[in-house]
Amino acid sequence: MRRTKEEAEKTRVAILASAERLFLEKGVAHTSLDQIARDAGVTRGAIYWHFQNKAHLFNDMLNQVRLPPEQLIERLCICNQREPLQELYDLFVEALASLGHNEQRLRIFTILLHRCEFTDELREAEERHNAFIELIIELSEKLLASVSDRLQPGVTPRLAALALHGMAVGLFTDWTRNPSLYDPDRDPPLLLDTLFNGLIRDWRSSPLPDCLA
Amino acid sequence: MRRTKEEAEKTRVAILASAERLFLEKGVAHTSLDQIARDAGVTRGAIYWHFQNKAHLFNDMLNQVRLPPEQLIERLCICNQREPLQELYDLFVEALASLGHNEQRLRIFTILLHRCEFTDELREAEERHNAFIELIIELSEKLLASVSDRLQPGVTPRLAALALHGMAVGLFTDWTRNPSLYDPDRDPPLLLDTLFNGLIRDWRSSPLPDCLA
DNA sequence: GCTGTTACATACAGTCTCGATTGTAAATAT
DNA sequence: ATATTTACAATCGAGACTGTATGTAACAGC
Repeated sequence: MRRTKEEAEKTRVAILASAERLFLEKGVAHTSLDQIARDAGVTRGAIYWHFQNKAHLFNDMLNQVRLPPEQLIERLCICNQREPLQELYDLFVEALASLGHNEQRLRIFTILLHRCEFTDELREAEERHNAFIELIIELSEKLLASVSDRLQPGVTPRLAALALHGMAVGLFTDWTRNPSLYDPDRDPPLLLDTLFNGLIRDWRSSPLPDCLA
Repeated sequence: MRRTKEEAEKTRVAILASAERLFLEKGVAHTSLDQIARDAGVTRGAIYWHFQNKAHLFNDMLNQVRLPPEQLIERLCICNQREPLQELYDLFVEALASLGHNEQRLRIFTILLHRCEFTDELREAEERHNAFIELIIELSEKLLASVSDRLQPGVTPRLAALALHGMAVGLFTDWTRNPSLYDPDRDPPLLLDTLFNGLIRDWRSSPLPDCLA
C-alpha cells in the first residue's frame, strides 16, 4: 500500500483539490473530512497523515494563493525605485485582475469570503488573515504619508488607506459573489482610478493615458 | 405550562437574542439548536415551535436589521424631491454610521459577513441577500444615469454603481472585522466624500461644508 | 534480506445533532 | 364548565463526525 514520495505528494495535492471543490460547493463547516477523503479517492487516514486537522488543511489551502507578507512589504515599502503611488495602484489592480485570470484564486477567495465562518476552529487562520489585512493598511498608510502633499485636501493618509483597502475588499467580495458583474481586464484599473481620483490631486488628467485604445 | 401570548413572544425574542449571541461567538454552522435553547432557558421544542428550522431562525434574525426593499426603492427611486446624488450619499453614510450607533446591527452584520457560510442550508437566505445587493446596484446605476452629466469623464453609471457598492461592502466588512479602526461619526462622510470626489465632478469644492467644526 | 519507517486503510469509541413523536398543563374559546 | 388549542418539555432513534488507535504493505536504507 505504501507509495513513493512523489505519489504521496500527489495524494496531498488531490486532497487539497478536493477540499477546495467541496469547501466551495458546501462550505467549510458543512464539509466533513470523510467527504473530502472520498472525493480524493482516499480515506480519512490519509488526510490525518498529511494534515493535522481540518483547520490546518484550510490554512494550507489558503497559503496556495495568499502572497507572503515579505513580498508585500517589498513592493510597498521598498518602492524607492518607482513612483510609490503607481506601485500602490498597480498592486491593487493586479490583485483584482488576478481574480479574472486565475481560477484557483477565484475559488479560494470565494471560499474565504463566502463559504467559511471564522470561529474558534479557524481562529488561527482568522488571526493570520487579520494580521495580513492590518499589514496592508499600515503599509498603505505609510506609503501615502510619504506623499501626503499629493493627497486631496482633507484626506489623511490613514483615511486614504482605509478607503483603499475597504474598496479592495468590497470589490473582492462582490466579484466573488457574482463574477459576471466584472470585466477582469477593463474594470480593475477603471475602478481604482475613480478612487485614486478622489484621493490624489491631479491623479490623472485624462481618465486613462493610453493603456487600452 | 402553557404561557400567555405575550410570554410566548418573550421567549421568541429570547431565542432570537440567544441565537444572535451564539452565532456571533461560535458561527452559525457551529451553533446547535440545543445550545441556543439552553442559552435562552428553554428546550429545542420551543425553537421548533417558533421557527421552522435553523435557516428560518437565521432569516428572521436578519430581517430585524435589513431594511425592506420598498424603503430602499422609495429613497433611491422616488428621489425627485431632493438632490438625487445627495440622497445616494446620505443613504450610504447612514448605513455605515448605523454600525457605530446600533449595536444589534453591528452584531448581526458581523454574523452575516464573518460568521456564516452561504451553503445549501442557507441558500434561501443567500438568494434574498444577493437579490437585495443587485437591487442596490441597479437602483444606484439608474440614479447615477439620471445625472450622468455630473459624472467624471470616463466614469459610466454602471462603473460608478459598482464602485459605490463595492466600497460600502468593503467598509462594512472591515468595520465589522475590527470596529476600533473607525470613528462612526467622523469617518463615514469622509470616506464617502473621497469616493464621490472621484465619481462626481465638482462634488464638493471644500472637503466638508461645515458639518463639523 | 532484513529492518524500520512511511503512507496510508481500517476499526473503534464517543459525542453531537437533527427531526419526529409524544406528553402535558395552562390558557382560551364556547 | 368543558373542550380545544397553545406553548412548550421530554424522549427516542438514527446517523454523522471527530479523533485516535491499530493494522499493514511497500519502500528505503544498510
